[in-house]
Amino acid sequence: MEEKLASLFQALADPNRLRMIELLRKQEWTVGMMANQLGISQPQTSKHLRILYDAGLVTVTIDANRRRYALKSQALEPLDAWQTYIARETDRLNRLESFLAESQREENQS
Amino acid sequence: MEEKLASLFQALADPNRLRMIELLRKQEWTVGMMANQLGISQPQTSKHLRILYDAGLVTVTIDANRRRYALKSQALEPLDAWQTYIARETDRLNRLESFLAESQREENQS
DNA sequence: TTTTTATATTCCTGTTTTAGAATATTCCAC
DNA sequence: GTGGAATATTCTAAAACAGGAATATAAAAA
Repeated sequence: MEEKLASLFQALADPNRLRMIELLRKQEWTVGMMANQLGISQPQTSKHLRILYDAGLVTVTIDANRRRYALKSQALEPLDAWQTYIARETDRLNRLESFLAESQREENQS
Repeated sequence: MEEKLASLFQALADPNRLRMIELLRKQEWTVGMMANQLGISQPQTSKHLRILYDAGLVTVTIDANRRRYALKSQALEPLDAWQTYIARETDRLNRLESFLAESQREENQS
């Protein structure tokens, strides 16, 4: 169950791959363009893109000699849903705690 | 710059740690309680909690013999901000693409 | 058809990560 | 103080991972 989400996080747990995603945010990129832009080797770029692809984060369009990579932003949705799920209850608890601490303080004053 | 975010993702890139965070969503837990609940060893539990602690995701309260761990949900905020940042422009692009595809289709029909 | 360009894959090596086992530390109960 | 409970740390072996170099593949250009 959490395995799926963990592997999504795993795919994102690398600075080069995060930079790639930021580049892909605005437009499609070929492997060579990205390698050049990021200052890393072509094989490294291909390998990282492969990891993003396996995680379902990018799509690839074969265009003759080249591959155009594009971001699949819906792939980030589970991440958002999880974060919301976690934060909701926790924030409630934190507000409760603050409230109790405040009550305690007032009680001590009186 | 992306290093910080990458290491946050790294901390989340493990099923056991995700389960821990889900448990912490509702209440504080001691190490032993968590180990028991998750069916993993005490040392493993301590080590994973250490990783979450180093990532700033949990707080620890020393309580005599025990440590009570609690979630710091604000620590997930950078993740949310990033996701929003990435998705915003990309969705705009996707809508643009859909629009262009649609126009193309209409053009072909006429 | 030979050469060049773009990309992917494989192989190797050093590093990181994980789990288990053993050990250390600290506090509590007696 | 001795023994036991709760937790953290260290050590070790196995698996996963990142980067570099070399190679493979397929399409384009000449």
